[in-house]
This record gives sequence, C-alpha cells and structure tokens, in this order.
Amino acid sequence: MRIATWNVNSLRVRLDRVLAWLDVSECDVLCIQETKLAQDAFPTDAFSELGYEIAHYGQGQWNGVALASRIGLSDVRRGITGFDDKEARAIIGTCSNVRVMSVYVPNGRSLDDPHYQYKLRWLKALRDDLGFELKRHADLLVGGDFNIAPRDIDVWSIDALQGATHVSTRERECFEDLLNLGMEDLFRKFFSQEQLFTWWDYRGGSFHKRQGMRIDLLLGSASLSNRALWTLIDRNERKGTQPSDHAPVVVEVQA
DNA sequence: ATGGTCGATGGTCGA
Repeated sequence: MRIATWNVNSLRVRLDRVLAWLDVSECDVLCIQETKLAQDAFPTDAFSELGYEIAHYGQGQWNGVALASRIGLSDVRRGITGFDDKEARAIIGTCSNVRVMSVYVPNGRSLDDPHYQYKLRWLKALRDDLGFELKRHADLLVGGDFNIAPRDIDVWSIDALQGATHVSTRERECFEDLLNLGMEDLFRKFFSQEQLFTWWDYRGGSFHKRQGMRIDLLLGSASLSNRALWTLIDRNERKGTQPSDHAPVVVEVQA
C-alpha cells in the first residue's frame, strides 16, 4: 500500500501534473493540500478515470484539502473535531482499514502575528483529534504540509531563519506533542541526513540554490510505522513546467 | 542585470 502527500498549490493549475504523477507513481492514496477550490469545484471525473475516489474539503481561493484513494474511501469527516475553524485544513477518511488524514497546518506568517497563535491553537486541536482517532484506529496516517521543520537539520540554514516561523520552539513543541501520541515521522525512520527538503520558495531561485525546508511530512501510528518499507521525496516534481513549490512525499507500507 | 516568484485576484494579499 502506497500513500503520498503533496501540497499542489492550486489544483486548477496543477491538475495535469498531478494526474500524470499519479499515473506513474502508482500511489493508492494521495493526501492533497491547497486545492484552492470551492467544495464542488474539485475535478472529480478526471480522478475517477484513473480509478480514484475523492473526498474534498474545499473553501474557495485559499486552503482546501482532499483525499484521493483507489483502495476505498469511507467514513469521511471534514475539519477538526471540537475546533471551530473557518478554514478548510483537515479531512480524514478510511482507506482499506487505514485511517488517513490530510492536513494543511496554518503558516503562522510571523511570531508576532495573530496567525501564529491560530497555528498553535490549531495544532493543539489536531493533537486532541488524533488522540480520539487513535483510540479507534490502530493504523493511522497523517500526511500533509505541517509548516513546521521538526529539527534544525530539516532547514537549509538555521541561522538564516532565526526568529522566523516553521522553526520556533513553541510550534516545534506542538509538533512533538503529536509524536508523543505515538506517531512517528516516517521519513526519519529511513533517513538521518540533513539538507533533505520538500519545499523550496519560488522566490530567488531557492530550489537551484538548495535552500529549502522539510515541512511536508507523513506521520504514522506505531502499528503502521512497523510496516513501513521505504519512503522518498520526489524532488523531480519541483522541476519542469509550472511546478508546485512543494514536492510529493511517498511511503510504502506492507499491506 | 537596479531585479525576489507564483497563484488567487482584478486592489493587493498570502505563501
């Protein structure tokens, strides 16, 4: 069973690339972020032609998360339980007995911005919701754009990012709280190296300067993590015509 | 070569 996460930064612009990538990557489940589409505007037919069912939580021009699955998709829930969120940032469903959530964690903007407080509150609500899900589903996977680099080795230069979001202590503590539920950062189960990234800013040629961050993550519960076989970041998808600023991340799990 | 890039939008804002 192959599961991936990808912040596509507008599915309207990225549709052909996403479909082409699904065709070659042979993913069973894809967690999508930043569809930037209204709920009913998702191009469901294009995905069904490839054999994927869709569950979309759309908002309009911002945010928007979705699940695409070719191994079944049931018990879908939108948003985070007990958290009154105006933004479409989380959707969960069951794909062949694995509970899969696609999340788009708030950016935070800057440490003194109200959006940063929203980010911290959002992460605490996510922790509570995942605790709830873990009681019912031993096999849980959360894929998404976390907008957090878990450790200093996950950014191109910690010195250049002093005082910025994505690396601050408080948000990293919130991320650790997710792991403390019994979740594992699956990429780090296989790779300990630094300078391995999933996102590169469009500005200033960051990709070619190798200035990025690892903020797109796949978290697996213990029972799922134990069956993880391999993982990769498909950084080729950051190249070519009209790429997203994020690369997809894939994990293969023993069925 | 006096300049940051995209995508939503149709003013700028968000990332």
